[in-house]
Amino acid sequence: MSHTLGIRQAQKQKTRQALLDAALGLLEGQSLSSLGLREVTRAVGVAPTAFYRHFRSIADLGVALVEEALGSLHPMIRTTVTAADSSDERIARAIELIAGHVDAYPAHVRFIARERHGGVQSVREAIRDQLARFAEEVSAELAKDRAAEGWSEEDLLMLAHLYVDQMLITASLFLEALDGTGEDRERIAQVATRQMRLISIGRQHWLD
Amino acid sequence: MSHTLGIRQAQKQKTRQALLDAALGLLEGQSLSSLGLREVTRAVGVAPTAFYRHFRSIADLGVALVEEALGSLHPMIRTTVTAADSSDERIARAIELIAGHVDAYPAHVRFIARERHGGVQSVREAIRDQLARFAEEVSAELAKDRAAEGWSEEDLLMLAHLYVDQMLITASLFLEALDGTGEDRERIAQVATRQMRLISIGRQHWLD
DNA sequence: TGTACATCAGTGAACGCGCGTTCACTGATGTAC
DNA sequence: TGTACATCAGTGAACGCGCGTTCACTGATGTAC
Repeated sequence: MSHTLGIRQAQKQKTRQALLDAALGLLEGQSLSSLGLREVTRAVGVAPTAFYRHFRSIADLGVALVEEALGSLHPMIRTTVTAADSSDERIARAIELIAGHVDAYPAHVRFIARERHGGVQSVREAIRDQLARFAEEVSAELAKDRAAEGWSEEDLLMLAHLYVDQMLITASLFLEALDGTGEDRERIAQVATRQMRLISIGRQHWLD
Repeated sequence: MSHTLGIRQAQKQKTRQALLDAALGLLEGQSLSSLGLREVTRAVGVAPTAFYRHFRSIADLGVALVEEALGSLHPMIRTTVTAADSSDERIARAIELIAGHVDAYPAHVRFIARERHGGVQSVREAIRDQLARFAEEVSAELAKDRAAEGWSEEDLLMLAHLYVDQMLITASLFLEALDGTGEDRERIAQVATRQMRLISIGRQHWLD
């Protein structure tokens, strides 16, 4: 038989998730360091004191949100990199993947872009650690490709970071398009595609 | 004779600058959307109400800080790009320029990195506009180089944005090194140099 | 199955505090004659 | 140069408000027998 959570545990999880969801929603319009505990509980419809049953502070909730948000970015980044090796069609598909992810999880993407350099140290560190892990995975993925023959591990990691950063930049540009500020999707996709292509060309001639 | 400000105007400018300086200092440890007006005036030693003689709101002060901070970044970016065309030595010099700028103006760099995707819309827009202007200037600079022969204006602008973004990423990594979090300077410089080199190689083979 | 006790997620009142903003003011600086 | 009035950067008291945190509590759920 499957392990079922008790009623109490299940309800607790539900409230915890409601707090995370409410916070993520509120963070569309402000940054974590100005988000109030009472604001979050008010949005959920519980007493302010209930917050402490789940998190020690807003910073603590922020770290939990990093896990959630980067959990959703994880498959996107992996798929994108696998898709983005060289040919123009594959690059175009990778860019489309990013655009699709931004459409599906705009709040998560915004949260990561905003708090990556935001005012809460523990959250910055959580994001940096997760992105470093991503870069390592991407670099392992790149190593499988025959195009990686002759590349040092160090250079693969350097390239992986370049890809990860480029994806985040592109994602946050798509986000601005979604908001109505910034350029339109077409234009962003076009520029991002060419930048990826240039990086791809650099990659192909790295060992010349 | 030179135009001298009246005593009253001069004193007003001094207070205004003190407010900007105090705010920039306080923003080392938090983000703009959580910075308080009273916090800033307290740090300067004036009454809270004096703030309104200079700015309508904290967001307004933030926009003024963007002008100041990017005024200082301006020469750095221009010099870096001019220096970063192709040879390894020139790239290394460009990276050193960035590191030096971060040492000289850490608070300005942090402010731009933090608020570029921060919680205050008018400030985000001010930064985006300024960076777009930079990218245009950089692209004009690139166009002068003989390596730009055959390049469309669009592709030059695409490359310029790639450079500008790459510089900001590198600058914010150097900042983390300065803080003691993140990697050390040597390591950051090494990776950034190779990424620049890869981009440079992509640039050289763009028209193949 | 039923009972008696333990656990603990969520409550609601209370606290002291700092916030942004208003307002009428003061007194040094500027200006007109 | 001196006088009379205007300007306006900075003051200080007052306001209502929402904040984070504490505390003793309630009552549904869990557990032992």
